[in-house]
Amino acid sequence: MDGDTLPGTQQPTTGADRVLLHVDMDCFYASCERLRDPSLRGEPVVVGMGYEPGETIGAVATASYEARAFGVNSADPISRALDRLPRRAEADPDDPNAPDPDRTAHYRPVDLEFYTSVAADVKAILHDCADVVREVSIDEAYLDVTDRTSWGLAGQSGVDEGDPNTGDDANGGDDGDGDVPESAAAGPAERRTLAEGYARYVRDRIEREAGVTASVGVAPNMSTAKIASDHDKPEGLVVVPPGRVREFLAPLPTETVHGVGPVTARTLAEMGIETAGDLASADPAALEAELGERGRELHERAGGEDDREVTPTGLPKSLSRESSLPPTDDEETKRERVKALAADVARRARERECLYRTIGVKVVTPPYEVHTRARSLPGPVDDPDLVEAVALDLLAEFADDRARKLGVRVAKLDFADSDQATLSGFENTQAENGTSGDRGGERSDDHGRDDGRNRGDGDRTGGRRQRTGQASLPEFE
DNA sequence: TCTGGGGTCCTAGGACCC
DNA sequence: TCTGGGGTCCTAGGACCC
Repeated sequence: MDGDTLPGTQQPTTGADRVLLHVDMDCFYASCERLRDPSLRGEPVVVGMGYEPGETIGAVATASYEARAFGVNSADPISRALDRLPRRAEADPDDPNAPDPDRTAHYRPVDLEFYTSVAADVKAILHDCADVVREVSIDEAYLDVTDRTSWGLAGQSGVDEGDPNTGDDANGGDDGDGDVPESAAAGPAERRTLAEGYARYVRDRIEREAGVTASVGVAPNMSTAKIASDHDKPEGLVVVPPGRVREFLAPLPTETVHGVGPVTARTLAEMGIETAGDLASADPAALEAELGERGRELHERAGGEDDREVTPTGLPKSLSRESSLPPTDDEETKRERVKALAADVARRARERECLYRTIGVKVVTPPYEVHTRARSLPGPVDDPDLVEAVALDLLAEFADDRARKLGVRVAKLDFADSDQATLSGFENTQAENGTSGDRGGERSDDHGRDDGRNRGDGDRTGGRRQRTGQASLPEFE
């Protein structure tokens, strides 16, 4: 349904006429590999994480649509992907036992650095196209473009764009400098919205300037825009005007609603709720009884109600590293792995000039039981040795357990003006809070109350949180 | 489906305080 | 000695997302 604008009536309610875009890159990692190596175009491409060329371990991070046609999907083990789609390199026309080249794929390991550089090009375009951009992940973002376009119908003011009959307009309006695309073929008064034209402009700019394709959803709220972008991949453009939201959502399965995963979908199914429409018309109290507060939220989302504002991406809340290993109960092996992970997390935290107050480990035991342990410190620190020491200490509880995966995490991050001066022990460290060795007696707490509920923009409140420098923590050293 | 790595948010219970 | 209610912080686990 490319470009399928459902003409709707404007709603007077404030906020209901917002124009939000959700931009979702199409099999992004695979697209990046093709950008770098054009010979991969049109070929099945599988990008594996934890995968080394020639090996069979790891998981599928992204499969191109050609590979998906063979049943290879995200998160599949590489070994299974190889069963369905052997490596192209193994195709040998002279060997009758070799795989048919038409049933093979190109495998590549994840190269995050390269993908990040491509993503930076895309993000630059997005920021040029919108005042507020929330980057959700490397390949996904929300844009609030209410100030740049509207739900008004195109054509009435002579502003139109694209050929109504071909979803992918050939002309592309390559003047590239206006906010609103130029009229190309001002056809009959098609009932297209200006918002659609603007979304098309954003989508086409990404393809033209960054060399990778995206799907775009347009709607008056975030959750609907998100669903819309996924509705017609790849290279989709799905527009859901105000007033058409409920009817658009109604037939979709509950799992298309953001926040409904396999577990919740099953719970809902047991209640006889199969579609977003069912969910929207279900009794909110019953949903809350079954799912808690989330139940009400999902009910609203499914009904197309979502008044969340698009806010800029905030700072991270935690940093972690984890890695799988052949299941082992050898203590030294586990300790060595944890040390390496700890060093890596600490290094990343330092790179980002961020202090942390909680250090934790994760231990996954076969078959797949996840255990976490964490310890909070009296004050924020940047101390790799301490990360290692605490992580090893927390790991000790699992000394006798087999582990198939180990992780290290730091949280309660503190980016506050990171005056690294205090890290070198300058100034106000000990002296005034002479009780530095006393665990409970920390901080007279004149701040610490601020991290409350102002999500989204609350970080950075005030450059004046006086830091006491790193607390000294005798009990951990 | 036997499971990679990086995240977010929520819940529930316990400790502790007033 | 038993008993309230309200609040915060902490930890562990779970569901979910990309």
